Amino acid sequence: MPAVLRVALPVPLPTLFDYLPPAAGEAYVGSRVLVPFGRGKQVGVVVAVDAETAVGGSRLKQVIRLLDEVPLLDTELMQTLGWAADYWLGAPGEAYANALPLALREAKPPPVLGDEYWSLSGAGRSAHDAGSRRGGSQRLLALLADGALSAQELNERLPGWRDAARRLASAELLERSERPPLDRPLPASFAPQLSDEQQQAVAAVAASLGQYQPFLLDGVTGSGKTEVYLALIEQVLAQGKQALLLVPEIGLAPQTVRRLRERLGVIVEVLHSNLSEGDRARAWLRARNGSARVILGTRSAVFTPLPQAGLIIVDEEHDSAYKQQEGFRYHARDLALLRARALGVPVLLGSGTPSLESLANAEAGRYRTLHLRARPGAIRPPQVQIIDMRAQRLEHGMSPALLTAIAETVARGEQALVFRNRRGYAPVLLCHSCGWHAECPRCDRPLTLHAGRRQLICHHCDYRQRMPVACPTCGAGELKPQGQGTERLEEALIAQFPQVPVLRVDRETTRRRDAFEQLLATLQDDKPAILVGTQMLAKGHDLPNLTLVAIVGVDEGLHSVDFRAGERLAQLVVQVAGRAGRARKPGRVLLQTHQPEHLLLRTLLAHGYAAAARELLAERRQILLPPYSHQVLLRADAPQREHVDAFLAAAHATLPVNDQLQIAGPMPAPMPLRAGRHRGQLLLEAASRSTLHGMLRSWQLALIALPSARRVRWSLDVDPIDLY
DNA sequence: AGCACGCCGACT
DNA sequence: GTCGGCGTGCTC
Repeated sequence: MPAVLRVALPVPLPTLFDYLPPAAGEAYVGSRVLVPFGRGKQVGVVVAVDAETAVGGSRLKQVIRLLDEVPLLDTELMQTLGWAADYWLGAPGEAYANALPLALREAKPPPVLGDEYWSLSGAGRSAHDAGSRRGGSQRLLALLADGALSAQELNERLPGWRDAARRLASAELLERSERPPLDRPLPASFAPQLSDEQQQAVAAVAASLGQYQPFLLDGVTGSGKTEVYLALIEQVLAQGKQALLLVPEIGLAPQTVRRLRERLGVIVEVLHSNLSEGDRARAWLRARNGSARVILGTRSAVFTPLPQAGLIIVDEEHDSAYKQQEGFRYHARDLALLRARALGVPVLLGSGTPSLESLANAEAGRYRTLHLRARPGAIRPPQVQIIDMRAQRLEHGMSPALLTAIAETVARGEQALVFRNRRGYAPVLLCHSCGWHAECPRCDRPLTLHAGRRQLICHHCDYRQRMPVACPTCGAGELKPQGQGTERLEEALIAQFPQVPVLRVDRETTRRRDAFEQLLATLQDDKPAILVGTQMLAKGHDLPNLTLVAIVGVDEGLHSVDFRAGERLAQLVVQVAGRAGRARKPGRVLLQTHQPEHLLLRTLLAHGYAAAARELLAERRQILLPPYSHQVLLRADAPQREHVDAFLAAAHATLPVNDQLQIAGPMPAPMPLRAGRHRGQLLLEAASRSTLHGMLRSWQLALIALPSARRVRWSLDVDPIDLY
């Protein structure tokens, strides 16, 4: 048997591939190689050298070329990726593909690490002086008129500048250049005085620097978590180490980057999926060579190399955006813990509404909990009050008490937020005369009426049709919208408060890149206004003049089939409520419901999130649901139901007999039909993780070999976070 | 996944 | 007579 290199290739196959070593150079674990694969070429990562191969000698091919003389991926990252691929049942090659920016998965020399600068050309200066351009181009010319700026600075000062830059560069008005990265420190601003609780939290984590220790930083919105992060990152930087800060979505990033940079006086590398591939690769490589000290990023940034790691922070750790929902289904929070352990650094999970998983870990003593209860600057926590909707005369879904509260708020010159987690005008369009309602032909679910666009839209598959004028079944012109979406609430509020600006914030109104930012900027003024919107309003963004939050109809979340619905509802209510009274004015929260006696709502409002979470956890423990059991979900879908059923039945039959293993199904998915595909699933549960994991790889291989698997689309999800 | 091979239906 | 549908098999 010849000694071979074992290589991970970016294909969704459960195997690694063996190659003969290249003619020149020595490959190491973590080096990239260019190899022949099928009839083409692929870039792969060496996972083992001097491996013994079981592949017949004549089938072995030779590595075409070695791409890295020094391994691109260090030992820690290689081990973590291997472990992660194994745990989440990913194809090994896909785990590596997720970790590397696209530009580093090509057989090209890596991008130059200099900073990208843009400046005006002679013609550009004339164009600026003449004022011949408009819009983004004009703003970009104006910004550069005072001298060259780096791409990073432009990202912060003119979001979406690249389109304008491309246009102006092709007209030779702009010039692009590379300069070596800035090494001198930027001016740093002074840290504010920390509260006692903040100081204690900082001291506790600081005492663990240099060793693995998970912390759960439990602090409500506005309690000052960010200042704790900043103080800790400051200490990490002072030790010459790197800090990685994960955030759930990049919408929050521009202001966070600015805040970090201003406070810490260092360049903050940003890593997220909206970045150009060149920028992504540059940021990744700077982290790799240690020149990036602070790295801020979303889910995939958890794969950033950290040769001088000092601290990992996961902000809003409960957020489901940390779980990748297709392909390699990893969880960035769990991976952050794993990396912190391998790197020997503390990991800080921050949230005002921690996940039940993290609370259970804290309870079991695996994490240390740090509390931030006070809201510095705020007078007192917002008052929460339930409005019983039963037997009320409703004005488009809003009770008189709620409308009165809004009227009082705007009369004081303050702002109100009306939260409704449903886009569109109405979730159902019903014929009053025959009972027909508009339904998606591909999902069997009601279509949502979007009155402004005169369309019926399926929120599950984006099927659209024109709004009918008469009932297609009985011909009557009696079509009545049932229920309220944000669009309808907006209309009702405009009618009710014609003198106050009403701003709707949802996917529809914030489609444009910077629309949301602009909208929020108008609210910084101390003028009265009413905001109507969905989830998007639940996060980030200080609105100092917002003093009333009205939550309209979250009842859907109270009787969902998903056992996590209660947890999600509690998190959402608390996060939305946290928007009120963030500055010096006291806030008020109204929760309108048909079920004022519901235990979860009552506990949540009377005793807060921690108490509600304790009750939810007790329930989970009693009926042995996660985190007190472990789940793996096999999902399948196909255009024909029989194919799904046949595959799941065969998959079930392939399972080993094991009385430690509970099997639910095969059963239809909560949405049995979606976008024209029939969906089913099989759920595996076990009290012990090792019981479950012991059989998963071999089961996966058995599934791949099933003939019925070829007629469906299927996936295995380890620790699924929703049962959809 | 991507890509070939291979065997049956409606068209220039 | 051919173009092309997607079932099947393979990638070191």
